[in-house]
Amino acid sequence: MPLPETEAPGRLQAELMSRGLRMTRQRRTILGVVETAKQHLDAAQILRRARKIDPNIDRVTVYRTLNLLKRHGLVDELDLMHLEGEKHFYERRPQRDHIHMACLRCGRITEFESDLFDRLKGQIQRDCRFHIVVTRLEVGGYCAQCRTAFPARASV
Amino acid sequence: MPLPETEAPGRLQAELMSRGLRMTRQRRTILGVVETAKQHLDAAQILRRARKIDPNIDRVTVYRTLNLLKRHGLVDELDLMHLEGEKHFYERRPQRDHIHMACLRCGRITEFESDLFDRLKGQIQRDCRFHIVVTRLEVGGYCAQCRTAFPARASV
DNA sequence: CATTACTTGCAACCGAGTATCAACTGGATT
DNA sequence: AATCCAGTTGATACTCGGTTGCAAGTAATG
Repeated sequence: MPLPETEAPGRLQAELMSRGLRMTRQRRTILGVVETAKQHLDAAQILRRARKIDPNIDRVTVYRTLNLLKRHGLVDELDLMHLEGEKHFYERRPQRDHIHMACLRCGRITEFESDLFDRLKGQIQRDCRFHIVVTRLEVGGYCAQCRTAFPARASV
Repeated sequence: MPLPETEAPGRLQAELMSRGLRMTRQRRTILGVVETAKQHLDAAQILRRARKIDPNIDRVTVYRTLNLLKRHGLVDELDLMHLEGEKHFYERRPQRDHIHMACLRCGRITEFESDLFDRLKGQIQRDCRFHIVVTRLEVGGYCAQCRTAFPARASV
């Protein structure tokens, strides 16, 4: 199996261990799943993938591990505009925050980095004297493909 | 009872009726609650307030009416960083989008309008050819008061 | 005021996430 | 390598926000 092109596997594991956290078989499995995911996964999907590796893993353990990662700022939790129910999605926190755009028609999620976004965060910290820990910018609307395919829809 | 200073009451009602929607006693009550709210309310709070006016209103009707308002773009749904569970909060959609900042210590919600935010949305529409319908920018961190009161906390 | 499509209230349901607690185990200590 | 124990796990039951199905009720139209 080819390694993910973005980063060496085991970074999340290394990060947690460097913080003195116990590395169990289950955690290693779940971290591996999160680390190698190519799309945004919800807790149920993470559980399913983890069980392919370790069939006895419980969903409670998945939730607990995700909370652990959240508390340590190693994953970001996304709503993706609640396009399909109330579930949450997870992704490894990137170096640079990005925006998630969710198409209300086709459901496609697009990511976008922007200098303006970085500057906006700077402005918030400065003008509001607010120390930012985490941000979540989600946009709902119609993507380029759906706008051309269904032009009427784009103006709704 | 003094009228809310921000806007004439009944605007939501008028908006819905102009779209040909049936105006029931229950809807009028719920719209009134949403319209005159000074803070962000969740569905349960809206139900409680609506029941003070019409004690037989059912929570299902509240959820249905909120969905109606959402579909018509008349209210925005907020997570407020899930500081206290998974509930959603609602506010009348303002003319100009704003940012919600949630303090992870004291729970205070602060709103912030920004020219940079408006420009960022313009950039998204232009560069991504994405037609924006709704945006949600939420920021978690530590507010000015908590930073001065608990300086150690601000660097966590 | 008769009609009818839309809306409501009730009850049952659903699914994501959490609490509890006995059994288990990573990893530090010897 | 055997011991120890605080931290972790899995099973179960639970909470809670929100939805569905359906019979009864009602707003708006003529």
